[in-house]
Amino acid sequence: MKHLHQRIRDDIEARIMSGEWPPGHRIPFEHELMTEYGCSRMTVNKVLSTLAANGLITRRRRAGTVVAEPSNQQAVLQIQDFALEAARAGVDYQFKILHRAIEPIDAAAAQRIGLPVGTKMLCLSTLHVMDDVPQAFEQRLINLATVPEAGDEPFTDVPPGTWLLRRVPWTDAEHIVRAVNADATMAKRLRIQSGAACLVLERRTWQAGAFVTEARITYPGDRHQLVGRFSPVA
Amino acid sequence: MKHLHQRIRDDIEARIMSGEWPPGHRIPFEHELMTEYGCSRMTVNKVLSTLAANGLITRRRRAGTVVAEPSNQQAVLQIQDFALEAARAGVDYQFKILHRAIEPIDAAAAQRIGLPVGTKMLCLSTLHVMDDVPQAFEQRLINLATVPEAGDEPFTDVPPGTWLLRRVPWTDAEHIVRAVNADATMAKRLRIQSGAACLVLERRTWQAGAFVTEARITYPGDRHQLVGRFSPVA
DNA sequence: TTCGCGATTATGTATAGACATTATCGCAAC
DNA sequence: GTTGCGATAATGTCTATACATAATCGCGAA
Repeated sequence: MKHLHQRIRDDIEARIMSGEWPPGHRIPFEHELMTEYGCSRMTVNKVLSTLAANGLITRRRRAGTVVAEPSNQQAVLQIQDFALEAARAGVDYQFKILHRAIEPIDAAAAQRIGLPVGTKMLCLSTLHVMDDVPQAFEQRLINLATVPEAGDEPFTDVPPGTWLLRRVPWTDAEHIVRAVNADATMAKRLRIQSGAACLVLERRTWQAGAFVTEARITYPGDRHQLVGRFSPVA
Repeated sequence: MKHLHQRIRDDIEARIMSGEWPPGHRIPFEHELMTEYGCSRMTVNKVLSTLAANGLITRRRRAGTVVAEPSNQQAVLQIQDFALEAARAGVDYQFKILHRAIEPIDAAAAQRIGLPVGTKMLCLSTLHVMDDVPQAFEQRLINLATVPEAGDEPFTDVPPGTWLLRRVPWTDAEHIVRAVNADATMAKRLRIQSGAACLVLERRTWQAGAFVTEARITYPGDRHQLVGRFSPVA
């Protein structure tokens, strides 16, 4: 049995992300949650305070607690969960697996991720679509040595990025952001002009030194931008 | 009198920021802080948990609490010091001020930075060159109300970004990264093909709520990428 | 010396209760 | 109807205590 704190938190987050509790929805009062989960108010309070600090909910004395409006400012490197963003923005989200194979990696990939040439990886190509408009094309390698259960996962309901994030907490990550001109194939996939500027985000993650996954996500430059807001202190 | 929670937090943050407690320094145990501030352990615990969640400190059972190594997202965004990069790579670095003026901001800029239309700003356009190859074009606004001494600075030896970083420590920053196709003017400046993909990094910084500067830096997409490596807050 | 294991200790989680703070609601007076 | 104000209800902060968990320390045995 998990800790109660985590269970309550997961519960509430799930309800918000699934859209069951849309932005503006009033969350049960602390004393209600306290009864529902059979715990003290301090425990509920701490969970809600944490969620509020993370910007997922808004709390006001006497008025109660409501699901926060989706902020347009997300941390640069946390956004890749399209399903979540879409649910909160209230648009339709779909993804299509265009290609799936288990293949040995080539020399270039081996170099990038620091593993021997020929190591077997699950290779996936995914297209992310919101309201019938392609939003991103994702090429992903998953290390079956680190995440063997990925081989049996059909990825029909949950996109690979989200699935991995839930399953394997990473300890180190490397990001590369660059701009490229779309070639004919990419232009067709993303339904943009050939040659249009695209933002490419490459992300490699490790767990305790073991390579987990590499994702190369291509966004249409005119449809996407990465936004981040930082405070060095507080 | 402030709340104890805030007071303890401010105290600890101040000691960390001032360098009195450098990274790796062991923070007093909860029971010590509890005595020092005359409060219960729960209060101290909540403060430390919050600071840990923000990545300022690292906590381990039995071992205690230490000031965290600075390893945050800044990596991604700190690469803008060309002079330093050039020195490390052993290449020649130069920059040219192409344009300099004190002008009132237009409506679009006012909207972006949240100041009234017509506020006077120092506007600079700079070209960064390495080994005679243009590496980036920078458009910058500097708020003379916050940094009046910028008006008298010739920026002959030190580029504006570096100068500001040394002079005005920022407390909040906002970043936007996107990809655009170079127009004819930009192509000529950066000596690239018209239409080539460029990476645009926009960065706005504030100091204690007061707007400091906005920089829009355009890199040739094939010559530059932003790289970051980091570990999560745990 | 080195290894293993138990004691110790600092943090992690949770409880029940108390009082503070602040919007909001509803009633009463205008 | 509108205004003012007190009662009410929700979150904010804090205490004192308890037990769980995990990592380190130190001691004794191989």
